[in-house]
Amino acid sequence: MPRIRHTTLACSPGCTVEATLELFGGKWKALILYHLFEDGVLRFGELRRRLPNVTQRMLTNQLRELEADGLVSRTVFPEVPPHVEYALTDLGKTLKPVIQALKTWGDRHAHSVQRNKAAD
Amino acid sequence: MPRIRHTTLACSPGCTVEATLELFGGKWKALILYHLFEDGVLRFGELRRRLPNVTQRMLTNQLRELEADGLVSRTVFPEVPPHVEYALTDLGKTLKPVIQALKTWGDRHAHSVQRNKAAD
DNA sequence: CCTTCTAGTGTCAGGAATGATACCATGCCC
DNA sequence: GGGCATGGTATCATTCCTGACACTAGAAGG
Repeated sequence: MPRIRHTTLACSPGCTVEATLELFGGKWKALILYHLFEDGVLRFGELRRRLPNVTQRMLTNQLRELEADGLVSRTVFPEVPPHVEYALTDLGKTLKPVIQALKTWGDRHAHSVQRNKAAD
Repeated sequence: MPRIRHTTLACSPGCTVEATLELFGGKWKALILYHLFEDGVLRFGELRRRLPNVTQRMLTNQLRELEADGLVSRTVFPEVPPHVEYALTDLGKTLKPVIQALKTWGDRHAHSVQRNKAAD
């Protein structure tokens, strides 16, 4: 997913669909957002534990992109060892119904897709 | 987006979110689905005209994947010149609220993201 | 002095995703 | 015979994504 593609919105009428998708179409972004919806505030290490298989570098990357898009806030506590907290911004919170729609659909229809794949 | 990643659903609780996203996270899939929701049935060439910048190869690829996932049906009319129609399957139609949620969010919040990007 | 903890960063490499281009069949029209 | 139309394929090149791995700071604990 994800991948950053168009930079302009001046294309076809459904373009905002793509634009929205680019915000959390990255490999782990939807999952990051999902966990932030669930838990509210999470430290870097906590996120990492919730996303098995994600590398440190990828998690950092994705979080930075989410931050750049204004969906997630990053709060650094000047302590040692480091302490950084991630949370949804107000804008990020507005994505809740979208993520929820994705999850609802997945919970209800994932099995249908599994079946289709198996038919190959 | 598009990229196929996990094959198993036996991961974190929010995994169905990712699974759903993989279905239409491909570069043009959401847009394809969007236009099929709008217009019902579309021929290959009509789709191509609605998606400026998409190459023939990409469009074919994405359509084949959507078909393999059971979201889109492909009907070939044995004529010359060729005539192929694409439409949503019943499963594909159930994605409507999801795509709608993406579009609604985009229409409402795209400008906020534009502003954030500009701040770079 | 050595290790541990957290939250990173830098570099490199492999592979997948995407794009450009050229090509195909075939029936119709001139 | 030549060109057009439609819905593709095949091949190649490139760009982008992602992962593996190593490395850092700085305080605390032994």
